[in-house]
Amino acid sequence: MSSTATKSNGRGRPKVRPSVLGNRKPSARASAAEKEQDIYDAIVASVMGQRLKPGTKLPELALCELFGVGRSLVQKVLQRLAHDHVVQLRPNRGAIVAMPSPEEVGQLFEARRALEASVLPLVAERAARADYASLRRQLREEHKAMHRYAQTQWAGLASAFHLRLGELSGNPILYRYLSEIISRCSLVVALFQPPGNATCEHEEHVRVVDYLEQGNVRAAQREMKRHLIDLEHHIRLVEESTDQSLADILGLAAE
Amino acid sequence: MSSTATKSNGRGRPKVRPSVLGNRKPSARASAAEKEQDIYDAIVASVMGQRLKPGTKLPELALCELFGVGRSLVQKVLQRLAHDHVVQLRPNRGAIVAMPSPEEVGQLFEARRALEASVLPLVAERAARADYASLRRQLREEHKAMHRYAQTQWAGLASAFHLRLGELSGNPILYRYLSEIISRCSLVVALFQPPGNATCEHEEHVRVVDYLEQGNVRAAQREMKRHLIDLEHHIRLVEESTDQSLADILGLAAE
DNA sequence: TCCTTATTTTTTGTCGTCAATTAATGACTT
DNA sequence: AAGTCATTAATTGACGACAAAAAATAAGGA
Repeated sequence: MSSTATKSNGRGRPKVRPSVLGNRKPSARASAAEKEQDIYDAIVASVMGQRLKPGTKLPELALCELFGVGRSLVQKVLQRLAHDHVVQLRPNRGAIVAMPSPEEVGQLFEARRALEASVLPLVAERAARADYASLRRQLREEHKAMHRYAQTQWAGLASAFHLRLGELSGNPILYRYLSEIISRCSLVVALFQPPGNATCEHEEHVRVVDYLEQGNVRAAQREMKRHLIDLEHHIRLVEESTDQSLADILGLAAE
Repeated sequence: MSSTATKSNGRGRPKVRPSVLGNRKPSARASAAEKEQDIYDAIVASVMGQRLKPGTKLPELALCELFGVGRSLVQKVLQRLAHDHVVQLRPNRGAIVAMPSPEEVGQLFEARRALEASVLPLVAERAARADYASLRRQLREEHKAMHRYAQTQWAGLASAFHLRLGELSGNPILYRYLSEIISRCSLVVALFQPPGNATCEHEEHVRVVDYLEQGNVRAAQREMKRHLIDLEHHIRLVEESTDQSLADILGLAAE
């Protein structure tokens, strides 16, 4: 018999109360809506920062204690996360961090190519000189930042250009769809991204703006499409090169 | 003093317990998930059938009694309806049936044109002979049904063609976005549709399929775009011709 | 030794209850 | 008489509680 276990009959599921997830103080008191957003942001940030790996379970009670809120708020957040494909929600089995299959990744990038191409004509139709100037300014900032920051924080900056294009389309609906897709792509990139490699997308971005400003929409679409295909290929390479981590992932999922 | 009101001091908000909404028996016992879907479908059907007019309030308690479920289920349904833009959810003020502004309608149709155009190349790339045959069969059915049924039930059939195209694209993500947009468009059509007018879209649909099967994607896109612009114009005309109903709508919203 | 089974804990799904905000009227004031 | 204020109902927001399903292990059998 072990020394510490006092007569534990040992039948049934073992109690795992230690709650390995670090205990975070409930921070400053905030309104419920803000708390909800905080929880959402915290989970998204953890997934993006690879501290929550795909397949990890997210029990409601743990999140409740961790953030000091009731289950209704946690459920609402999980619902939203599921809608944004950050987590997967299985009936009666709870939420786990999403792990998109290679097939889904393909569909994701295909949809992204289609959407971004559809957005460009609207941009060309509506953007003014000042908008192009602001785009180019943003591209310069992005280029400078790329060398300065770690790519973890830089991940968001890379998408900013694409998001800005969606914004310039002047159509909020297409913009929201594009935001959703870009977020999911960023998540995929984050999942397969070994630290310290990031493609420089600067030149391709500049070319897209050039074509747009010249009024050559067709060329801009071609350039954008090629750029996105490049990005996908890059992900695929990384994905293949790290298939031993796939075992890790499965191991962790089984945990 | 009135005869029935026994000493009602009459101060404060009057009690309006009669619950004017007809009481529906809780029907057959179903699993919770099915009940949720039932509630969702019932509300969508009521909105589509113009029995729930824009601006109508949807109190949670009323829905609870009406369907015999707790508030959590109703809240989940309202959340979903809000996400699908069937209802509008205002903080602390409950849900009302959505009433899209003319501007939103414009953005909606613009987004739809963009999406449907993006889908066509994928369809042309992937559809096989059998798919085109099935499309044409569906078009014939649609044409026959158009003369037989009332347009209320026919509203769903009209969208079926477009949905099928989205399905044939082979991309579930684009298909879901297209479904969302088409649903919202159908809702707009339902809102502004006086009984007994429906455009015959048959010929235009056939032309799109013709072009697609010939491999002339560009022409198919042009045809589709024109078809959708026609549809939007038709809505606009109806909308203008019924602006006295706008007063009705506002009156009802103030109720 | 491996597979099946029984039991216990965990975890989710749903409901009812309480506090807080909003809406709607009558009463009061100018 | 019209506008403002106070009082009351209605309604949402959030929490905790109970029941049901799933998960995880030890015990028992082939």
